[in-house]
Amino acid sequence: MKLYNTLTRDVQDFAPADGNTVKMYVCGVTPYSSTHVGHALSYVAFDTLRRYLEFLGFNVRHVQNFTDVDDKIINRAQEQGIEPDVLAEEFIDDFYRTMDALNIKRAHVYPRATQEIGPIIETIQKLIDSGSAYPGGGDVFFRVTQKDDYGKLSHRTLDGMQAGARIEVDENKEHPMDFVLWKGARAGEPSWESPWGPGRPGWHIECTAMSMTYLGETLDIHGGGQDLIFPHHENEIAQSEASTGQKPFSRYWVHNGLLQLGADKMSKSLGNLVSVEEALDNYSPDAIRLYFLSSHYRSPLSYTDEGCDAMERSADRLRNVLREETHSNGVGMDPTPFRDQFISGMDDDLNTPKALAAMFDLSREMNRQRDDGNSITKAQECLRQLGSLLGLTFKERETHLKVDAESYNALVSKIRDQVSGTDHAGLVELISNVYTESIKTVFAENIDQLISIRAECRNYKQYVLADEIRAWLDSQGVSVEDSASGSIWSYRPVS
RNA sequence: GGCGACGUAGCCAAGUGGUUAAGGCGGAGGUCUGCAAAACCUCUAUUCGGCGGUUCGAAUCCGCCCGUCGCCUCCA
Repeated sequence: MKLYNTLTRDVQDFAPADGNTVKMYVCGVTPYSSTHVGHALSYVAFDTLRRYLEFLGFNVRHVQNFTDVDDKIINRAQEQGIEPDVLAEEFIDDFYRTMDALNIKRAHVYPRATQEIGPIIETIQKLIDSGSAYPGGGDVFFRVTQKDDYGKLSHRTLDGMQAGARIEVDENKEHPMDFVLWKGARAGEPSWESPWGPGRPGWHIECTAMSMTYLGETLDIHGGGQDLIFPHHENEIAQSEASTGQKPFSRYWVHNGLLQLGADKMSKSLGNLVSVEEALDNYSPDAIRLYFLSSHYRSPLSYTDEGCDAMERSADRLRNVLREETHSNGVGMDPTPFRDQFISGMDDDLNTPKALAAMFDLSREMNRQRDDGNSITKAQECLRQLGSLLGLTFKERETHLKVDAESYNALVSKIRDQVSGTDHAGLVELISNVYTESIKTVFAENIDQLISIRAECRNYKQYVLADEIRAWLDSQGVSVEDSASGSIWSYRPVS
């Protein structure tokens, strides 16, 4: 497949260094707040990349870190009066729950900065020994001038960056762009012993130490959001290649475009975040994934409720074509041309909009073939497989019925009044089976019962009553679809 | 100020030199249905922000202009 490489700024044929195993390191989160939809976009993108590489036959080794010690965590923990590690643990749990809910495959290893202090210190020592880093005032800094290609990922030069730089002046730094590898301990902060005194790792260094520990000195793919290109990934390259002697730290750099909320970027400092939990309250995981995959992973995308609504409906379109079995023994439809289209899209730098178009084309053809009496069983299998490459489950939406019991009771009495005294024996019998007292909660069984009553109404051509039942169900968020084989209902939350 | 991305139908979004400009949502009409829904069919951009240029040929390449956004500071 072809993949865009931020380092070279072009699309290249992808192949792992050793022929089969793909070493993929994806930058994880700093766990100090709820997982938001921007995170979800990024990890859906890399999950999709991983699934596709596995489909191509590669053995993907996926490592993703937690930077579980950092100013933000420490500050937030202090505000809440709890220990930083307790806070981090809480949001790491939140992260796992969220990823699972979105059907994002778990990485093989999730190293945490605080559990890798040894390798971090070793890496820093190596950098000091080779002249790439120097201690100063309890901290240790990376010497950017030592790396003549510093800036190659973000395509900047030291001079260009200093022009508009908003960097704090630090007396201990030799060069304003030098960055901290080890932060000397301050009172009340977590710290570890080191050759330079007690302290904690700086940002960047944990990724170098952890990726090398779990994947070796050269990665095939290093991924993250575009906001990490500078300074995070630039600095990772600098320190990693300085420590290994210029071996390429990562052969491909893959970055996803950022999710925006309305007109603005969604970011922690702006505070305009939508948590994944909120999104999942209103939309199915499939709809959220489809929304992210409907635009190319490198393009920015605006998160809107309207967009999610539209994607929920398109998810329904896919679910519908998988819902019914084929009842015919006509010729089986061959899904191969659509599958080929899908794959050619995915091969082209993960062009998921193109792949999705192939899925929708396939669905339309399946519906046509089924209408013509042909079997679509094989095509349904194909659609499920293509969907699974995108992490789609095609599961029906969760049905947390929130039906008003009072209104239900009123409807039942009304039906009873209208039916009693008629000679529609079947109907009279059905309604007599309905619990006569008022109920407090409406369950799926109650809905099933109403559906049966409505079916009987239709048998007796009592369409007014049948339509009244359907209208009431609709008002409660329950959609009814009649077909030759009976009626099915589904719940869609009413807003 | 430096670096970069983008501007395609009512909305979202592929396409980046050459047959009728994908797909989704929405809308209009039709088929099916007791009526709906779902599904299917037809229609919904003679044109790709604007103006020039290169070319036999441009949404696609070049220049300028207008507009939107990102990074340069914590961020997926």
